[in-house]
Amino acid sequence: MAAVPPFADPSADAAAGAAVAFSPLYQQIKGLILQSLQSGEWKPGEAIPSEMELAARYRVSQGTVRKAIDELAADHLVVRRQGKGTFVATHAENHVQFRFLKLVPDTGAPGSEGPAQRDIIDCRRIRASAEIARALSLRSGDAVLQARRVLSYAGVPTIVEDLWLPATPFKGLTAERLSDYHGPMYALFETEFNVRMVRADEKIRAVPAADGLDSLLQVSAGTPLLSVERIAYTYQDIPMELRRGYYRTDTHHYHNRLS
Amino acid sequence: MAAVPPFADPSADAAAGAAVAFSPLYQQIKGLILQSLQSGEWKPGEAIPSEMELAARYRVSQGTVRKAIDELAADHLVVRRQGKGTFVATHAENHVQFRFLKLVPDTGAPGSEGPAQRDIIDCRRIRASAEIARALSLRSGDAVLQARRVLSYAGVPTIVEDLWLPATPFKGLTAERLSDYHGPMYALFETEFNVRMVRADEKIRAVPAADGLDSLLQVSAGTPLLSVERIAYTYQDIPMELRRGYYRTDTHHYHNRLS
DNA sequence: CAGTGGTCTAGACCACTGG
DNA sequence: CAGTGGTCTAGACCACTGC
Repeated sequence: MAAVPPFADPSADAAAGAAVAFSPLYQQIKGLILQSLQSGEWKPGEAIPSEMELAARYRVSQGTVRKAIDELAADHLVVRRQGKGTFVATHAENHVQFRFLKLVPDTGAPGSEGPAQRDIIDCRRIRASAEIARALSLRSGDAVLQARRVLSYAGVPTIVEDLWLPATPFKGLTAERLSDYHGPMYALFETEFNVRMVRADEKIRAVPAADGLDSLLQVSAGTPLLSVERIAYTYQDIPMELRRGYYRTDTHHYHNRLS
Repeated sequence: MAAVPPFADPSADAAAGAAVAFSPLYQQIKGLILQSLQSGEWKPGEAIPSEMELAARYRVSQGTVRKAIDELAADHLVVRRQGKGTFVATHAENHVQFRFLKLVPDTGAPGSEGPAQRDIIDCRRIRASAEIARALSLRSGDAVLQARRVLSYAGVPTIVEDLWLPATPFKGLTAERLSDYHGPMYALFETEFNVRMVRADEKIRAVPAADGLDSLLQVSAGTPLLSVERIAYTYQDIPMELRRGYYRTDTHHYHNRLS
């Protein structure tokens, strides 16, 4: 790998007098490491090369690599462990799950009820509606996988989730695969389909229980439920999942920290 | 200010064989800067001394001060502006408000509807119930200020908020002061009472509109509303506000980013 | 132009992990 | 013990702001 000049290529400057985008070296190194992460050169859970090795590879100082990795760690794309190395982040870790599941019991710590019981109700291949296509950056009519599942805590059905995935990257996903896998769904996506969810946006509303939701969640029709619509993104802000969750909030609540 | 040794005082080690807590120099510097922020040596909106000045004051290198300030900036306690200096963060800035108000219109950018209309319904001094006392780390019966307000967007009442504040630090707060002030409430707290909110925890539930909420929000009784219970903290994780909000989510939603 | 924060480097040393 | 990440320093230079 050749050395990267600390300044962006001025030839990219189109209009006369336009400001040349200044890109620090460590940002460029971050981009290069990001590429290797996306390409799968290093897989989730594995160690990436040491700071010294990367510094040699990119012909920069260790401090510059360090700052690049600092940012990747802040983005949760990578995890540092002193004395051991730097590892590609994975959803197959207990504490990571609660970054994406914010419903916690009113009493007791998150996850204190033990693992949820997961029941896959349905999983089928359909054609994307205009709305779903828009959310997933597809075209109407493109094939998508649709699934529904129920999460129960201590035997009480608490969450119903419908989710839609683009069919191409998730080719081969079935209700059986989902049911047989014990662990976070996003961990399965990593190992089986090489899709790593990096961030997500959620829109939260209060809605009355309708349709079949009341019976699935064992509440009376019209009971207020938390509606949580999520779009999850993989690298480069590519949307890879649309999820609509309905949460009972009589014994649980959605916890959020503002800072 | 004397130089701080890079290691914690071993005499603090009580039990034989107990691990001595290791505290990096930059963390200690961060703590010292934090003290100055709390004490009001530098006020919200003002510049703190330059990195070089702080390095001289604490007898450490600029790089160490830099790392300390980096963390303070990441915590949003301080804002860096290249070429100008480092400034104490304040809630009297537009983009900061949306860190603490996550209800956004379904269409259009956050705040695109213009500023909300704020109506103070009530503000009185009461004695803390056991529940409120617990949330604010007070004792039952301690004096607290209770207020209720309605926020309307485009003339539509959308949020009802009840809030409780410890009476001592907020001595002198009245409905008039709240009504007359145009700007974020937390900005008023900063300038008038020297209380700066640093972070908050929110518990979100779906509840039916009850009591007087239905009429205040102009919805029919039983309509699902988002219940948002917030405890806001000032420096050192001291709780300074309990707030219960009820949000209409027919044209707005609570937005959250998971990363 | 001086002063600020931002980047990059090189080197020394410390803390932690595992063989 | 060697190898990893973590801290600290000193110095050079760059980018941005305002006078």
